[in-house]
Amino acid sequence: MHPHGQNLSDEIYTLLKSKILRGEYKGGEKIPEEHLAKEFGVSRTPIREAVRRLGEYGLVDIKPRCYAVVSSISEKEAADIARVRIDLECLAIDLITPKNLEANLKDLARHAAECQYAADIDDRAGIFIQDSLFHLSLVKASDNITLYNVYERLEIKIQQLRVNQNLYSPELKDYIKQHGTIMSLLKEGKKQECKNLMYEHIIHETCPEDLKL
Amino acid sequence: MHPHGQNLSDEIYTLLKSKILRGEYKGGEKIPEEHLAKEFGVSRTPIREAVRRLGEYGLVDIKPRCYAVVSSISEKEAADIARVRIDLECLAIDLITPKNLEANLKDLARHAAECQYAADIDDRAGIFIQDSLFHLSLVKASDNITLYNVYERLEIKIQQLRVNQNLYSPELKDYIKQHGTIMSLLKEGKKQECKNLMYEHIIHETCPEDLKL
DNA sequence: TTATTCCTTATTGTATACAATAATAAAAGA
DNA sequence: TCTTTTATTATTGTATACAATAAGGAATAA
Repeated sequence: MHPHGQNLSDEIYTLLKSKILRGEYKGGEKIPEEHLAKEFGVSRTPIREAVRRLGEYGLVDIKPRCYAVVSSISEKEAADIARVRIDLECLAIDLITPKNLEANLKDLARHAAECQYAADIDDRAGIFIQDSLFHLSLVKASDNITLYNVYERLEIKIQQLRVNQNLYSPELKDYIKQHGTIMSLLKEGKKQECKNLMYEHIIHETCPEDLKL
Repeated sequence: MHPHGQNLSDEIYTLLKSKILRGEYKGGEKIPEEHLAKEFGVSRTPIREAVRRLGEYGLVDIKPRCYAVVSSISEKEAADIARVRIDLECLAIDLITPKNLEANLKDLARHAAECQYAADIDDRAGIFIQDSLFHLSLVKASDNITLYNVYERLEIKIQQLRVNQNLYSPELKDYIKQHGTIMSLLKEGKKQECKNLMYEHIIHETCPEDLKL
């Protein structure tokens, strides 16, 4: 294994997380430490640390002294996640000052553009990645580190949701276009309008069709 | 060491957390694994797991390959925490249904009463503990597991804030009385009024006097 | 066949040893 | 004296060994 991080635990964590978020390990699947250790060619120690960290993020469920399984997301939990997500992003919109918007506009615009590009070439994984980065940048622009930390954790579950429930629809491309409108409304300081749009935007991005909030 | 949990890691985690939240280990203090291992009479392994978990909760800062220190909270971060807290609790108020309120009212009333009692006998630690439990119960009544998880994490930082900044004032006793009003407003379904009161309540509970949000 | 007990295996939990790195102190050079 | 280099120590990172527990299956009794 070629080390390109600071330590093995961090590497394994990143690797394992991406494997779960790509659906390579599926919900409910057992992931014994020994097995992963052999697969990644390291000892159980860094594996164990990575798995436990993923446990903190809710990506794996750890049954003490038994085993760890990749977590699943129920419909109810999916709706719960979407509801909290809306609230946090709306708080971010409220907190964004013109100055902080200015400082983050370049990032926002770049991710919006790259998300659009991914949609144009029908790169589904790319859409989700760039969309995530757009929304993370928006929250970052709030300049509230606690809000960012909280949102960052939630974002991981949102990614898992997207993979698990295969949240891709043809209409998604239309909703991606809303990123531009969101930026415009932010620039014009029309916060209430922006929040209303965000509500609609997130519902369509995050929720299974028939889900009611 | 008398084991009374499932495993040592969890025990050490709980113990270390409470020591930090009681101010026994102060912000900025180095906590070498070996040192803690001797203090608790166990090997480095469970210590290490506990410390890394506390790192995920933001109670310790881990400098890779160097050392871990108990984290400190800046004034800016304190304000950030309070702002997010207000938002999350107001979301909880919005989500509480009459049915779920009913199911959690006994807990709410009990913690409110015990908080009041702690104030009467001037038990400062008790006030904070029961107050925390009151607010956690309120969030739990929202029946949104994601909201609860997110809030639970934040709550740990709130406790740290209270210890670090010694957030105790004579007026606190007055604000504790608001718990009763909050419950009444919830029962009457006066959500907007309840949220307004919660805003004021949290500001006075969580913020250093001169802090502006 | 169905339940129950026992044994085997799989898996985690903890301690320990050693390597790698960073912090600290001491020594050398200017 | 002050800076730079070198050596020493403190601390983390990783591998490994073994104990403790849980899971699964085979043997036994009904």
